[in-house]
Amino acid sequence: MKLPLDTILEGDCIAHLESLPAKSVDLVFADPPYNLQLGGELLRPDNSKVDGVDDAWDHFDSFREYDDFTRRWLAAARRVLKDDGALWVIGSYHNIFRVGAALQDLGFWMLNDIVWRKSNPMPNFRGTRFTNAHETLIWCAKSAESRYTFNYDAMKALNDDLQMRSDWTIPLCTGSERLKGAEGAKVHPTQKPEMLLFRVLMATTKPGDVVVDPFFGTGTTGAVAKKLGRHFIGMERDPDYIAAAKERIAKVRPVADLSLLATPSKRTEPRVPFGTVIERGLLEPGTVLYGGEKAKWTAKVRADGTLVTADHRGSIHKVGALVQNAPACNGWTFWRMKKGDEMVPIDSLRQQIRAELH
Amino acid sequence: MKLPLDTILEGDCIAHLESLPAKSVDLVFADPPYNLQLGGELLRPDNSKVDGVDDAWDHFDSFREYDDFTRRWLAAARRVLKDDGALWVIGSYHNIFRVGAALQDLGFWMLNDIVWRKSNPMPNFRGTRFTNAHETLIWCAKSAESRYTFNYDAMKALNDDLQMRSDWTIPLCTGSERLKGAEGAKVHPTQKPEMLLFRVLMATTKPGDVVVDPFFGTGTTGAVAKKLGRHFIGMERDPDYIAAAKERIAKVRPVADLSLLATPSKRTEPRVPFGTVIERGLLEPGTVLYGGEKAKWTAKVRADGTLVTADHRGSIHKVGALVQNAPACNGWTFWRMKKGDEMVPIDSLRQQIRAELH
DNA sequence: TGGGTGCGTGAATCCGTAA
DNA sequence: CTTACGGATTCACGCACCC
Repeated sequence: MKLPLDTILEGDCIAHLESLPAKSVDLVFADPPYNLQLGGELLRPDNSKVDGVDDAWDHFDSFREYDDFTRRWLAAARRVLKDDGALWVIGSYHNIFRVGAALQDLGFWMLNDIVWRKSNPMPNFRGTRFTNAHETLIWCAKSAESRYTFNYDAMKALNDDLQMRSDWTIPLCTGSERLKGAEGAKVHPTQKPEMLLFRVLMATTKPGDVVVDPFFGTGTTGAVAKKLGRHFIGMERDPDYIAAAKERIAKVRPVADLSLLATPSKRTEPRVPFGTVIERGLLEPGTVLYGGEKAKWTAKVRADGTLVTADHRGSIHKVGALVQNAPACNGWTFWRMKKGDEMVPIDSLRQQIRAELH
Repeated sequence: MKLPLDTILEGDCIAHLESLPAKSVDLVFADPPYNLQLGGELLRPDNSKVDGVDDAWDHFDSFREYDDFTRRWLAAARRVLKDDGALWVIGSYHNIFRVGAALQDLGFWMLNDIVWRKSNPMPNFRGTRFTNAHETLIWCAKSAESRYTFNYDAMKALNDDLQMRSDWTIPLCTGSERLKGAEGAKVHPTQKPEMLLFRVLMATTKPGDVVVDPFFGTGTTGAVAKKLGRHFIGMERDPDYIAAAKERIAKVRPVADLSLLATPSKRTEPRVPFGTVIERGLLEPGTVLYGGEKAKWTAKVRADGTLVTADHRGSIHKVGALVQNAPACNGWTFWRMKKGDEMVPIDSLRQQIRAELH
């Protein structure tokens, strides 16, 4: 049987996977429903409404139901993979642990878990948790014996000649890349950035390989596959998504020169919050800092990285400005600490941390 | 029964957990073993860890054994947690997916998965995978109904007044912090950096809280707990680790001034009803308040602490929301009063009353 | 054309307490 | 148990618009 290359199969992915010949494809990339279990509506501080994912396809009645669904599509995906093939799944804390456990139970062999570190995530509007600023991908081979594809040198080249790490900083899919329908509404609630698929396909497929995406959505996998000279087979239930994906992929021109896809890092100096100095134990809470000529002002360091004086509390910059009655202040150079008989600016601690971050 | 505070219990953690009273502790921090080995023994990973696979390996049986172990200690930990308590687990892709699924099955409620992004990870020497540059922590409440502790303001302060994200860049435990034995050998193969525990305990416990660490190792949790004015209960099977931990913790000096440990938050400040402002005579009934840009709306203060406009009557919050046609409104910041030529938010009156309450 | 400002928005398990 | 209500809560970008 010939594979339906570079096409989108409409309908349930499990049936379609079962219709493909066994051991016939090189890679599976899957972005399954996350089972978010959202509550009511959520408002921003400005009272605007957050457009959450409330689509029916993301709703499951129980973990058991989600597990059943997961194991069924994973088993079907494993069957169509070549023995040396591999699979990627993306998810969030709502579902990724269940997916990961299922992978292991089915005999997949984990190679890496990858953190997609979002440079511009949505904040936590109620101040109830840490900002949920990442998603997790799992990369696994069909089995522990698979001789999987990993383009080590391409990854190193993409990363300024340093080994590519397991955490990838990539922006959300926004702006002109984001598919919009009538009245500017997003076509798909969870469209992934092409940069993410670039990296996945560049790292773990060869030109001409066949990539199956069982939850094709609006076709990011297909668009990037075409661009990179890989074949795709998409599976998707929603005809509207399929239509948008077809139109999108038709516009894609394969790139001749793959080196154009390198994304050199910005090489910006890492921001070091003053709190890190405390957390690292370079200053103890309670330490006294001195500011101004002849140590005119003093302040005490708190465990949360703020300073206190008799009258003020806040960041090193804010308190520095307040005691001087100045509009602004660079706390790193204003405040000094005792070091033996000397007074040393606390900026030396930031230098030390930056050195460790390299 | 009195809790064995600030001590280390030698032996298996499951037995010790079962010996503690139910619903008695505030937090569990766990760094469980994750290396699966034939023969049923669960060992910590060390530097000689082999990547290869034993062909006789039976995935399902081994995973099941690990799952059994995991569910037993998690269930025991859940029993000793207060209903509003929480639990942290740290792991890598070898085990964290199984742990995460078990957590959800046992009724824990996930709050965040946190990525410990290592600034100085060990490179992948063979160039076969992405550099494994992170570990994953899961923070979860005992149940979805738990009113868990999250010191939002302290986290924001630690991060230069930006919300703390779910990815934390922290160096490995090296240098003088790393416990060394005879001939400079590492005492423990996977000693965690104190900075990691600092953030965990600062974020999710209050001073005086009781923290249980069932896999205490060389006592990073205990050392940071003591420093931050929290109580710990450690559990550990290896007497050598216990000895090293005791020596280490004995040297730790707690932060003396408790006021340096807690970050004041608006949520914990005493509630001041607007009526108190009237009762105290800080505003006369009949005073006109102004809301919105350029004082778009006006309202009159009534003697009972409500406001009236032409169309509405109610609390400062309710009327503020009604005139704006908004779902909610903070009347303290929305409404302003005339003070000379200036317009001052009525929140200044609340500040005044709160100051007098001290 | 160019810089500055303002607005919209993204896979979100997003309140706590008293009556 | 539910209901009511006080009042606390946002970061990084892309784009439109304006002078």
